[in-house]
Amino acid sequence: MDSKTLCLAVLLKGDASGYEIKKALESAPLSHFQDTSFGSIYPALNRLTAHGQAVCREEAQDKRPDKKVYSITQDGRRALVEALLQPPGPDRYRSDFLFVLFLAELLPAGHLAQVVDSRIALYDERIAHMEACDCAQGQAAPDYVHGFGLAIYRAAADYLKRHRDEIIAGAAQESRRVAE
Amino acid sequence: MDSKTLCLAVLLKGDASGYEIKKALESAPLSHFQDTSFGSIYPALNRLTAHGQAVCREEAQDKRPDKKVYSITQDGRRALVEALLQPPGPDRYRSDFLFVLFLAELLPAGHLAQVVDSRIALYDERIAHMEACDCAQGQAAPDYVHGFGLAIYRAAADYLKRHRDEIIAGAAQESRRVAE
DNA sequence: TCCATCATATATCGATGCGATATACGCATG
DNA sequence: CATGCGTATATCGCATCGATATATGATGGA
Repeated sequence: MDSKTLCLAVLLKGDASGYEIKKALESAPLSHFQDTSFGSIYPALNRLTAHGQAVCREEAQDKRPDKKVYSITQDGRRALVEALLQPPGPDRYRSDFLFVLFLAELLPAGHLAQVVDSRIALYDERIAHMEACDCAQGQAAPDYVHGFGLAIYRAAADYLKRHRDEIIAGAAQESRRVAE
Repeated sequence: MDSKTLCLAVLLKGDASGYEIKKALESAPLSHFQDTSFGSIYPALNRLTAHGQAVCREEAQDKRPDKKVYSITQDGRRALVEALLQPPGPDRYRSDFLFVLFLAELLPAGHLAQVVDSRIALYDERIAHMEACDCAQGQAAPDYVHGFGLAIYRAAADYLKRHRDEIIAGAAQESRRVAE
């Protein structure tokens, strides 16, 4: 989803500065499926302001840079709903890890095992974090986003664990074949 | 993974033009986890050529634009392996669908049901396509990438199907609450 | 105590990437 | 006989990513 819409979604829940929007996007269950950087947020807020979809007021702070606090406008609410009504494009799963796995035969012996094991650890860590996170407040929509994320990570971790040994053995065999 | 590395990976399996590289990236099991456009591939090939990681020869064709066929060089092979040895960053799952689900309460009644059902259909279609695809030639690395993708899509479809009714009922209830 | 690092807060820069578009021709389908 | 699709190249504008600059207070370890 584009940065403007992401910002509007955060502002809908309450006024916020660019910095606070970034934090909000990092903490929500949504953080696993959407992401932005300051390099996207600040220009997006400017565009939003220019188009009347948000307004900005500056709050002076003691010994800190001024805080620019943004609020969503009625026009912004309209734009957000309009964006939500567009048929969402397909999910996109980007994985450099799987690219490495795909070309495993090019790697020195042992390297793949280390990469696979690190990845399993990474998935497990993510899962533990999500299970610990106390996001289930009822039957609201955010809980399902959270549940979806958990289901995906568990499937990924499970698949890798079930095939770990074969993958590593297969790559070792393949490396020998290529070397000949 | 950056476009240059993606191009090198394709060129490793054989010489190819920009157009053929695009097709190769679309057809491999990898296509679900990596993706590029012409707007990335052609500049990447130019950079590759400039840095001596690929060479280009022009092939005249009858009644067609000339074909620029690229080959990987020894330097290119080195660069590819070097890229593969970098610790891969975390997977990134981008989903506009989950963003819509997250903000379900803003949608008109009935819209969410339609979006969820479309998404289930989309996942099922992808799964059917991947199951039909005759990618399993043995125990090679690409098979595991294929298997990983299938596992993820199955988990996604399964989660959505199991929670479909709750999600839709919950959103309807939430909409009423917000409307009050 | 001092130095490093982190958290708060804004913002920009260059490189990269995405999606649409332009050009050009043959072939098939309706 | 026209419309669109497949082959083939390439570029344009805009969005985005990751790093960096600037400034200050708080925290914490050597």
